[in-house]
Amino acid sequence: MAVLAKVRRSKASAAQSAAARRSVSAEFPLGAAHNADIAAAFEEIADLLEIENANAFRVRAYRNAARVVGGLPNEAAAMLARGEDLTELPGIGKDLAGKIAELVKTGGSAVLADLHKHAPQGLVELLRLPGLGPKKVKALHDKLQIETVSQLHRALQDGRVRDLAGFGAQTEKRLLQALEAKSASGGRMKLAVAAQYAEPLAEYLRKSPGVGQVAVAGSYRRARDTVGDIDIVATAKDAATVMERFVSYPETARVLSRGPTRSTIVLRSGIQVDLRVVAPESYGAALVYFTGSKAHNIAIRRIAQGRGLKINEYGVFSGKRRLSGETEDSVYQSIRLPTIPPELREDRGEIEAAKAKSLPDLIELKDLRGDLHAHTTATDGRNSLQEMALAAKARGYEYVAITEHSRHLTIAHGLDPARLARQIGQIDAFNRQKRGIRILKGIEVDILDDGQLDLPDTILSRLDLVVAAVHSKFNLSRAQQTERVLRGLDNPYVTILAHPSGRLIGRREPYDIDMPRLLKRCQERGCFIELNAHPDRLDLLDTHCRMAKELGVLVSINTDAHSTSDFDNMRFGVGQARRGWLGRDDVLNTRPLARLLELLARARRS
DNA sequence: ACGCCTGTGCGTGCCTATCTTCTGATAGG
Repeated sequence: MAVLAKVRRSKASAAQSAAARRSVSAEFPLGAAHNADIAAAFEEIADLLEIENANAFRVRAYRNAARVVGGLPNEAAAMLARGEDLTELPGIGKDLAGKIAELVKTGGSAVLADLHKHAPQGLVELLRLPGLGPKKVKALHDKLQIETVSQLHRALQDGRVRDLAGFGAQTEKRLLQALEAKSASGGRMKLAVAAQYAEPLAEYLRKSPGVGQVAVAGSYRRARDTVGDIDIVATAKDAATVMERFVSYPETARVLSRGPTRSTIVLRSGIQVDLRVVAPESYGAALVYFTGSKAHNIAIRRIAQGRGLKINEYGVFSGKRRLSGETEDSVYQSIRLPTIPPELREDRGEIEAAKAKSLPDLIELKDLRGDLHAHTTATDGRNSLQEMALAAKARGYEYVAITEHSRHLTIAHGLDPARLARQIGQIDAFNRQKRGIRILKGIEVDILDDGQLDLPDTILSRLDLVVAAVHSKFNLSRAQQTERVLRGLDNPYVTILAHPSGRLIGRREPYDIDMPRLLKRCQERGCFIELNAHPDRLDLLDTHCRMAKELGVLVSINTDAHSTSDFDNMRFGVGQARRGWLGRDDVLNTRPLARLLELLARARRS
């Protein structure tokens, strides 16, 4: 909790009087850099410094700062505007705070511009190639004047690279392969896509003779919204058999490396998979190690150091003596910490919370009692009202809200007041049959360009809940977009703000909007915010979940189901909610029906 | 570059496997 605690403290002291003097609006200066922009700039500076062989600690300071700023629950720009002191953040001193201010003010950085004079931007892209680190990139640049990926490609084909000191025929071959693979795949995949590849592969390995445990670890296990590569941990008395089976997986395109305990393959789809095989007594330690995150691993290893112990992927050691390692619990126990759930292992305060015995009791799939966002064949869904309701019941739910699109979304055949009135009648009729599930009457109403809702209050007033959403004009300026949605929230019938950033992972960037301000308005207004569980969206971000929790704004985890099978996406939403530190009480749709109806009614009244 | 402690300096995130090439670079969490 270190980061948040510090932010809160500074808010309470210095910033409070500043905020009182300032008008509440314009929290985020127009054109300012977002946290992600700042983090990217710091990463680039670190990369270039590393190529220039700068002081390693300086490089680390930039990387650290990138991680801290990237994980902030508030925009650094807004914090500055409120007069907060950024040097209170861990790892941010006078210098880096100045550079953040510079990035916020000018959108650029003098240090970065200066570095580009000697080391052009293309070098950073070279660094991303597997097999190329700072030393080799520098050699390519110094000796062959290579600055871009295409120049490297040409040099490789001309055979100029293999003669450099430190390079050889093997390196040449691997780099050429890496360049091909780069155009083929590249980037991170959505969590749900990773699941499609990881689970069958894990199942395949479980059939290996003599294999014990098999688990998918890495960012997949931490439930990140996207996954870079797939990491698998297995136990076996005889690792060689499992390794052999792994590299001969039918979907294997290439074997990148193969050792007695670790191998890496690339699948035909371009996805990289690492397998680590250890003895059964090391399973827990290997799982901790391979689950990460790296920052979390370093943090717990430091704690061990402080106690004169050593943690590696084989166990926790005192000298040569192994104290633990068979289970994850035993590893954490050895350093006197409760087991930290994988979704929290990002070194974003979970270690401090564990020490203070204040880890959150995270929400689980079974805690959910309903889904508050679903569609039927009346608009763009694929199943009928009754099919959707019964499918929800089959998931053990007490209630499901049917929330069709409104008329403005013509492509989805959105409802006008007359058609919505007809559906209200159908739902009432269904509910009278007492089928063991309650359908809530709702709508996913468009927030129009000017902030008005797409349907009149006369019909909205007849519903149990109103989910409001943006489906058009994604490119408004930050100020306009924020204003538009705030105006939408002013309508007294709105109960939930749906997929609040509008992003589609890998396809559409989030629209530019002041999320902290939206959350604050939800708090004042007594309404709720959605965490859309669709694997293409996963929208609310984990950092914003955490902020909602701090503000006491309940989050509704909804699948936005367009078919009965879509209800299964709930697990992805729960994963993201857990990454956002949410417990059962922080989530709206864990409430039993009667309590939920009270909350919905209160949100409308206020 | 941070951060602590001091007094303008100094120490400073963990630990291991694999490959390629020759002692270390890169990658992995």
